[in-house]
Amino acid sequence: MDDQSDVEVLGRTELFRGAPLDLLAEVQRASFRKRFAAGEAIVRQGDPPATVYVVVVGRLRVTQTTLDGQQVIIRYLGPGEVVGYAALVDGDAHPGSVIAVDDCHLIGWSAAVVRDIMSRHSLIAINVARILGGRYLDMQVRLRELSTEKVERRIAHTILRLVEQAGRRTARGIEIAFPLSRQDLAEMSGTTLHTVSRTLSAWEERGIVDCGRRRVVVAKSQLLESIAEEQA
Amino acid sequence: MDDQSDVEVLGRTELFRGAPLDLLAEVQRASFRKRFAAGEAIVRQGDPPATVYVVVVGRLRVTQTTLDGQQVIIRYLGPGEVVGYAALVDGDAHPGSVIAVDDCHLIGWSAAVVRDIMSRHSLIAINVARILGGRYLDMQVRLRELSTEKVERRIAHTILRLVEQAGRRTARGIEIAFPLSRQDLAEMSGTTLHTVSRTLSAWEERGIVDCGRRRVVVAKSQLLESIAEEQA
DNA sequence: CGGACTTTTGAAGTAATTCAAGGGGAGTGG
DNA sequence: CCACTCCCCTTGAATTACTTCAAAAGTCCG
Repeated sequence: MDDQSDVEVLGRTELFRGAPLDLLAEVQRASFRKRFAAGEAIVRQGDPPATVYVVVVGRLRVTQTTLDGQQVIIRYLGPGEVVGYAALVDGDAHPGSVIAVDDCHLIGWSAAVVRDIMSRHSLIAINVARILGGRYLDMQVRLRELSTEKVERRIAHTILRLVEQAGRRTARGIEIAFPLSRQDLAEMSGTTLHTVSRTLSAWEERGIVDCGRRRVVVAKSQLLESIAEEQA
Repeated sequence: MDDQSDVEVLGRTELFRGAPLDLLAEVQRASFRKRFAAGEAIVRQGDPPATVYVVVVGRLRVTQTTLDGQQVIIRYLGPGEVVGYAALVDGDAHPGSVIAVDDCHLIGWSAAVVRDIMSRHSLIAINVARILGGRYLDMQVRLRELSTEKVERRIAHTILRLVEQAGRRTARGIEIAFPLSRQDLAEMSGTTLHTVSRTLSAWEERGIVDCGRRRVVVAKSQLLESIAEEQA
């Protein structure tokens, strides 16, 4: 809750990593805290980008919706990550929506403030470049998967990525640490919830995963990896 | 050929746009020119990124290849655009390969030089952020198309994007100004060359396009747009 | 003119979607 | 505490869009 701990938190975010203490303190003074309940929208697709956030606690889902209402999940965001990148590169509208999956705790700034800091401190601008380079790279990988792989492999890759990002050791295996429906998995893998459901059922029979309502636990990650890599 | 004209060219690239003349001159002094013939590789997937280029003349194709040899086209690059972004954000390997489609003329720097310039001039670092933000955004759109649209629409979108990027007015319509095979279109649209061929044949019958060996001319772009947008 | 790509087109096959219906958990309110 | 309702998930059957297989016809270049 106190300002000092915020400075520490900021120093560990992808946006302010490596910044000297006085800069972190300045950044902290210009910031505000904000909480969002599960299901609340932080950013709405098409809105002008006025605010930038970093995630302190919680998990967010970034989606893009088509004119006819179909959704695609662009990515999930967790602690330390930036929300609302469009404001950092003077985009004129948010390309997607951001929804809280959990109850979330964010730290925010007006876009102008962060842009001013970027132009006065190349380190921060470089951090932004690194962040966006990383996201671009992730998308290249997903695009390649979507273009070349059959659904089962794509679902496997999707789950392995989520495990990497938000896996939590439990007795039964590695659990994805936030609620995740079949529909969500479908929107990440480029398929339908029906196909995801069938695939998970088949895996469950082989003991590879252990699923429930909006819950996925990976019991045999090696087997899942081999599905993700298998040719054909 | 002379240094002065290079400075002007550099000032119009996405990387150095907005830089003051003295910086452009410094950048120019640290640069080297390089030509590549059509088909030559500028960057090979997996190589450590040691050099950054900007395109002066020509067109390049960025691809990613899977272990089993399937290719995906990530994007095309043209005049003013950056080649080898991984070197700008200290990636440890090029995520894709870059091949000259035309005969190309590039200006290059060692990665260390450009990174030094980025850290001394936040403007350049911000330009890099903007570039990568733009590419990230493009990928979001393509990912959404690939996940939600049927092939015909995807091919239409692909061609419209290419027209936007490299369209040239001709008597018969707008021509895509570089050689583009059915296979290339397939690798951009996430389908097979057979499906692309059939689709183009059908469009040719309706007078929408006029294609040849590695050549695509869009005669009725409005009709193509309506195909790209049609629901179903 | 030969030979290597590129493209076309038909036919068969299939992976995944769509359609359809029912079952089960979690939370709410009586 | 039980019943009700809303989601979310499952599973079968029918359909289809697209791929794969196969072969032949163009087209460009040396």
